[in-house]
Amino acid sequence: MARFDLLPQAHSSGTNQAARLIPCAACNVRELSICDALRGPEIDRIAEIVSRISIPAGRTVFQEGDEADYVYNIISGALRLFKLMPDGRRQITGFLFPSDFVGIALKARYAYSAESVCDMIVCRFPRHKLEALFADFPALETRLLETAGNELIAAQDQMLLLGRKTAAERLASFILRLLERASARGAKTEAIELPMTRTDMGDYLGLTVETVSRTFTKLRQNGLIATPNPHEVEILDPGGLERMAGGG
Amino acid sequence: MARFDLLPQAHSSGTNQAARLIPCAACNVRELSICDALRGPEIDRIAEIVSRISIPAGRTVFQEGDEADYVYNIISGALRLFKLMPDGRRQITGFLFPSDFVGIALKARYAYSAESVCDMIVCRFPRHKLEALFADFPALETRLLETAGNELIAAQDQMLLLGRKTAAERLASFILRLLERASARGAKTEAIELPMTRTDMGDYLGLTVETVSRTFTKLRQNGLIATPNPHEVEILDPGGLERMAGGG
DNA sequence: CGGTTCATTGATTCGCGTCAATGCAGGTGG
DNA sequence: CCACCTGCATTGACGCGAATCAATGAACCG
Repeated sequence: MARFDLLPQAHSSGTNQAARLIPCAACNVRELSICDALRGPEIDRIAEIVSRISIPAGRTVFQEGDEADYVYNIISGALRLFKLMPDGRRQITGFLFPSDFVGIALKARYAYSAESVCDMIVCRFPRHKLEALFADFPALETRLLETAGNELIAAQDQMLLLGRKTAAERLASFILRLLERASARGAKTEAIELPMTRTDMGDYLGLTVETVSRTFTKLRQNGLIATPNPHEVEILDPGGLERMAGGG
Repeated sequence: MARFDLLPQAHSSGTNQAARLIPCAACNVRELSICDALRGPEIDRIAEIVSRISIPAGRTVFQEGDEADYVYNIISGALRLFKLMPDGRRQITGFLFPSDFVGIALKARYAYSAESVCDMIVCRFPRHKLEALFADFPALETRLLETAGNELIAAQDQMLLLGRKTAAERLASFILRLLERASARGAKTEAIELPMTRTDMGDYLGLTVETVSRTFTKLRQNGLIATPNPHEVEILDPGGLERMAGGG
């Protein structure tokens, strides 16, 4: 299992230059991210400790049990967080998209692994340096607590999904949730992008690839969605999809 | 669905007197709870805003969607948090025991309902007054963030359980988790108490009552546990139980 | 162009859910 | 004290939804 490495030096210094050229002040996800807790010149204190890093698709960013030296903010692309059982069963605990923050659980070690779903750009913060900013900027900690609360609520929704929903309800809920998040980020919402594979979706929804695939077919046959290609869904009938998602 | 009401006035004022007679300084779960973030005289600031309340078994403490005016600390007894689907399917998202804090997700409305599993005593804080203490005692907010992180990690473990584990693995994991928590609270660990019903366990583990009952029988037959009565488990073979829980 | 990964579909299996019956403990009222 | 009820736990018989096993085809790629 290849660990995540910085890009080759030439490329890496390229992205570091990019970071200087496009500082936090011009960040396209700032007002959605935790950095929004900082105002005006305060943002420079964040800028001092951050590295903007490109990560190609399919890379391990960190693994469960690693020293949690860094936390991340997603700028573009998507990340999957997951836990593995010794026999290889995998549960994806979340997909992260631009403006999402990785590492709320500020423990000594990561409680899950993280891999890039596609090419992506992240902001990386040394954890202890970010924590050191809490003293000067309590709003940052408040913001993090707020984010943690949102994550907990999402986690509870996911427990309901995994514990009590049928395959069709799970997939419908998943699509609607992605739709919400896409619209919160200001992305287009007629069609939404699914950067992850069917296997990823299955491991997120507690299903197998085959069941995910069959359920896509079912939703398509019911006229709720269209899938022009495997990584794109069009929402044809939002109301019907809501009904299919089962409420709760 | 009867809402939680304070106890009848006579009784209620009795418990308020009790709160004054047994102030926070003598609280038996303080060093385990969020209140541990406050030292010496600071604890009085908490004591000013807290009410200690008795709640009989089976009461609704709050419901999903209610205004989240209060947060709680469990002193004794047990609480179940859950979400309902319109057709009545229920997912219990957590059981809370002494020293646990309810309401980390400090949103305007509760994201889940809460009912007492058995008779219990809680400390109740007006949410906005607790938040007001953050400014004077940033350690309190840090402590809450830490607690939220722990909850998030627990939530991810539960997702793995619900998404990928078999019935036997779920029940074994559940028993071991209760054992850990009991020992963290300093409770006895040869036998652990199960204040909730089989139905509650099923709704927590994503199973039916019948499957929970059959799985208890199976663990008993394998010599891993004994159940002198339905609300008590003895751990006969912790190693075997760990193996049965499937790692991860 | 063979090799790999991914998505889809079909046939079959199986773990858990559903339905049903029994027994026990606790509470209530006659 | 006993008859009755209710809630909970357990067990058995059966069915179903999703997993497993297997095959095919498309896209991509060194």
